[in-house]
Amino acid sequence: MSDASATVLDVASCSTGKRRQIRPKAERRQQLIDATIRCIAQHGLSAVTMQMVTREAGLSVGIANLHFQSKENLLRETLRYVAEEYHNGQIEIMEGAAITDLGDRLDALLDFQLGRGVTQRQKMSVWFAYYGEAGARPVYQKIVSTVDRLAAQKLEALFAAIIREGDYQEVDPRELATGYSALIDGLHLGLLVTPRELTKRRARSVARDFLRRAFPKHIY
Amino acid sequence: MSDASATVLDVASCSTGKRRQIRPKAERRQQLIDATIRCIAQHGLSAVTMQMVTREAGLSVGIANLHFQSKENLLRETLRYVAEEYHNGQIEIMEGAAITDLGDRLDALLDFQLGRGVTQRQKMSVWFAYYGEAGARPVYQKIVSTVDRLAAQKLEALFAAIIREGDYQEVDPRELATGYSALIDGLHLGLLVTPRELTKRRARSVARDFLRRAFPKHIY
DNA sequence: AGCAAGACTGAATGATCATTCATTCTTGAT
DNA sequence: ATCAAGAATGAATGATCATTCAGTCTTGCT
Repeated sequence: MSDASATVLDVASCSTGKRRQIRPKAERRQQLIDATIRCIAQHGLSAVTMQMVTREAGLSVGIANLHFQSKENLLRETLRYVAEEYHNGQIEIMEGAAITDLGDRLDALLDFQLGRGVTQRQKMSVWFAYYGEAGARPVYQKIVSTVDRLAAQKLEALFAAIIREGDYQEVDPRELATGYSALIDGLHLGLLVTPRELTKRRARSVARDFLRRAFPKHIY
Repeated sequence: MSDASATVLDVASCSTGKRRQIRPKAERRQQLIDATIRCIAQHGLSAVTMQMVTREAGLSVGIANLHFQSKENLLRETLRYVAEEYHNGQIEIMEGAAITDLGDRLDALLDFQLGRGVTQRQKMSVWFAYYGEAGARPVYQKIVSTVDRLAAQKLEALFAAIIREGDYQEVDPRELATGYSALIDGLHLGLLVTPRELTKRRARSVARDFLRRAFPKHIY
């Protein structure tokens, strides 16, 4: 840690030649949130400091409190950002008019959930770092569950439509949606904690198996 | 925080009347690990302090370093304890000679995984607190994956035996075991983060559905 | 060009924390 | 009863951290 702090400001100042930059509020906020994500992924939520985040962003220590008032608030907004990014992505796929075939829609959803964007270690680390604290912090629980609820409803609706279309017997859309969501969460966890034993390819295959057993006429 | 520290030593000293207790090493270690679990569950891993843990255990600050050398080490041993407790429980069920029917064995496993002992908020909180840090801490990854591997193998073997017995076609035991484990992890997560939307009863039902779809002759 | 608004900086502050260790206390052997 | 071994204590230490704020710099307006 200490040896790295000697060559600090190079990233941000090299290109601009050390000149102080003034940027719009929204841009600075996003810059700090991005830096926070990288710091959490690399060092873990419990090791993140304000000095670390602002250095990562190439800014001074004071700026974080200027834009976020407190560390607490920066962390909260970072969680909100990651949670919304993930859930907006899902909802876009489930609501989007571009895909009409229900099987294709399911495929697209799975691709998104276990594809490049989401399963980047960075995002997963942040995701589970907050889950880990959620048991003790109602604020985090609320952010996640608020954002989660809509996605869960959309998924249930999609499953219900598929069940109707395929005339599948004895399949409860709500129950199945809960199971599928839990499966995806569990696979993300496996990818994060035991990457040696679970590859991305295998995770996709496992999730696809789950869907195929439920909706054999729609998958494959 | 500051107002609580005024009335501190009452819990430990009331019963014994303030007398200093000398106890065997193993007992003190366990006492501290138990206190650590409670502290993580209540305050979150990132908020746990040595003062907090030793106060919760009704002991002085110095004692933690006497028995564990460092906070780092105490946290590591706490994770090891929780991980081993969970996985030993699973393995006992999968290896135990008490149950001969494979369907019953599967039932017992599910009961253990989503039953009282494991899904206590305390244990789940600790579990995911460490998962959250695992992305940044290879030590935690190693502890979990070492302990996990054996349980995964046993589960795969159990599934393989069931597939043989039921003559199920087109079911890969390894793939299914990965899926089932991920599903259970995901359900634990749901129970922790969104307890309002996922009850223990529903979690069991979802897991049972998964198994029934794969092994219809063995479940129900 | 000159100026006001406010974005940005980073040394300074005070609080909190892990760790240490001189001291006190308990136990069991003699 | 006495004592040595070592378990337990908690005030003290030094390090680290979030937050502050007096001062600097940039920008856009006049």
